Amino acid sequence: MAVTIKDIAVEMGITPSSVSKALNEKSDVSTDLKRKVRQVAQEMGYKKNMLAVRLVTMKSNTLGVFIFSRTKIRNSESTAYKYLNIMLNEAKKYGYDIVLFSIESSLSENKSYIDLCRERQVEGALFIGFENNDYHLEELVHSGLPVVMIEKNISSENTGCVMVDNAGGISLGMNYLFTLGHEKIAFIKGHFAAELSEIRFSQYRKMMEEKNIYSDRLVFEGDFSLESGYAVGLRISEMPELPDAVFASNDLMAIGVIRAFSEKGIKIPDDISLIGFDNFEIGKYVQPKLTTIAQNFSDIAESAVTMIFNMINSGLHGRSVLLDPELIVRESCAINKKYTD
Amino acid sequence: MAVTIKDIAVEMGITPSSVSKALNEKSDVSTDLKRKVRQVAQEMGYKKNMLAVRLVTMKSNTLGVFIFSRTKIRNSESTAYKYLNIMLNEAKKYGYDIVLFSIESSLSENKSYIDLCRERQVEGALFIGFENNDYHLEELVHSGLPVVMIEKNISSENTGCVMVDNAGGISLGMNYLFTLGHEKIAFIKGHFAAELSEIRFSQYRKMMEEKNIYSDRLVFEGDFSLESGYAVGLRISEMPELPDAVFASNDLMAIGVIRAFSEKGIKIPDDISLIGFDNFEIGKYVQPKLTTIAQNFSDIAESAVTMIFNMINSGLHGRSVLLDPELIVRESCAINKKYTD
DNA sequence: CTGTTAGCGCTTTCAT
DNA sequence: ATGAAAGCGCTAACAG
Repeated sequence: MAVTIKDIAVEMGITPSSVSKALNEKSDVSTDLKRKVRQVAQEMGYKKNMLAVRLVTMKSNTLGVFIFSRTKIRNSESTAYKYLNIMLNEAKKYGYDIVLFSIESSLSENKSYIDLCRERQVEGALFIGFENNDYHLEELVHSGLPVVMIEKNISSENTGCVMVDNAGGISLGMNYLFTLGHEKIAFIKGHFAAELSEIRFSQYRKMMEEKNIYSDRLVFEGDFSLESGYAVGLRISEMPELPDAVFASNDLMAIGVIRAFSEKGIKIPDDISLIGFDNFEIGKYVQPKLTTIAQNFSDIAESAVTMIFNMINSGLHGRSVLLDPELIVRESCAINKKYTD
Repeated sequence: MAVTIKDIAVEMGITPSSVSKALNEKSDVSTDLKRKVRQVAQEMGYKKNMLAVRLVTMKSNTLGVFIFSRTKIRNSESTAYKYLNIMLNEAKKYGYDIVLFSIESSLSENKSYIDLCRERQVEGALFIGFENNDYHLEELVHSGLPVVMIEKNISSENTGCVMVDNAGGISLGMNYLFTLGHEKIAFIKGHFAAELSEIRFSQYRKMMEEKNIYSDRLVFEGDFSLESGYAVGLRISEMPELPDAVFASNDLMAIGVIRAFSEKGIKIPDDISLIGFDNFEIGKYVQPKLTTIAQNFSDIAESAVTMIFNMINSGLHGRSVLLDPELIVRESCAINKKYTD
């Protein structure tokens, strides 16, 4: 049996409440008693039982974070950890614990996310990789529980969202490609279940349509994985006429394309330009170095945690914050040769 | 205020204890009452308060997982998530929650890991990326708390460990290299604070010494990062005479080497062979495809969770389990040309 | 300053 | 089959 404040109270011949007060540095207890209690507690190996504390104070000091590990959305596997790590450190600053929930499939879950939160008394929930068409969304929005999502735009009274300005990121890349003289720009979509796939694609489509150069035959389905990028790269390499450039929805797929083109003897950026999205570190090590759109994962996670604590403490309603992306020019894009002719 | 069993008891004109029993499907309560209670609970939006349950039952149903996010050990950032994800899903099968602790630096932490565990009443702790010289180790070993570590060989009454057979993995790679006729084999060490760095290096050294071909000038310091691999690659490229092969302690560093060699016009595997360790998916997409030693991250994490539940439930003492690595032959190694001459 | 009392929400003997 | 009572470990008024 673990030692309790009661144990140390009998040991010292005082009462549990005095021990509690002393240990909690309350002002209405003598410095001397505090010192003694601390010492005895130390000697007896006392450790506070947070379960009891949290029950009595009605405050769990806990955040729930949900990560969606469906293998389908491959990308999340790589990015979720970047977010998680920062969240953890931020939460620690506030003295909060993080309990992790992994969701394999929204359909197979009997427990709703809200139920999980309520049972654990979490004060707020962070979501990484929420899928389109997850029928639990409605429930979250009306739950009253502070919720902030990453990579899923949703704002209501109690829900907020933070992500990179995906449309802005695509604009950055597209304008750069246009400046280089590219017009036949292929696009590789991300996984259909991720909202940002649609956002990125829509912006691409809009910008192509504005120039009257949009064509369905330039868009390819991907799922954020290296493998899907590779598969698309192979298909592109077999097109009767190569596009001027390809915009991959993320770096991983772009790297798959590099592999495919390399096997087919297509030179990047001489024969075709390539741009990714995410700015994964690996992009600096592939050949050629990948030009990409950077999103700051740390900033996103940090903002998310800040937002949720604002909601918890100040009751602010959820907002939707978009962080600025940045164009990282490396070596995978070049001026369109047809243009210079 | 959330609805409690007391609320539903008054609502139904029965007592809290009956509600509790009904909700918990105890045998000494009528099927009819169970049905009714369930329905009322449902209607009133009752959610069990796990804090209270856990306090009264003296069972937290919680596992703690510690991840060490010191930026120094870059590799852990990439591998930790692979482990974490599996742990999460495994723990869920047992009905356990996972609370996450991130450790930035063992020195700056005032709270010991054990204190964190005791306070949260966790039933067992999983460690990912434990560093050498972490002075909390001793305390863990004598804590009596079930602990299992990944990537850190430690076994005592209450501590266990699971990792890939790192020495065996190095043997696999070295023998392969020897078979190919390589003798001047350079080695890039991993981060010094990771135990497996030492294990991998020792085995390399041992095998080189057995052939009397060990030389300090063939070993380079790395830290598991792409960047450090790149830096070492550059240094190797400037050696008066190129080694026959280089064995990088992990894939990330190997990829850094590929980049460096590519810049210096050194052809892999024609001019020099290269082998990594980990079998990251990216290895299939770099040029040339990376030959490597595979470790199964899922199996490791799964074994770790299984082990900790065995310790929790059956009081088994900690064991040290080593999983088999596998040689994955791709394209980065070739027969030594000097050998064929 | 220290002690007394009550109770957080739940489970669990033990009665009835 | 249901109820009464006690208590998990702790904090928080309120007294003294």
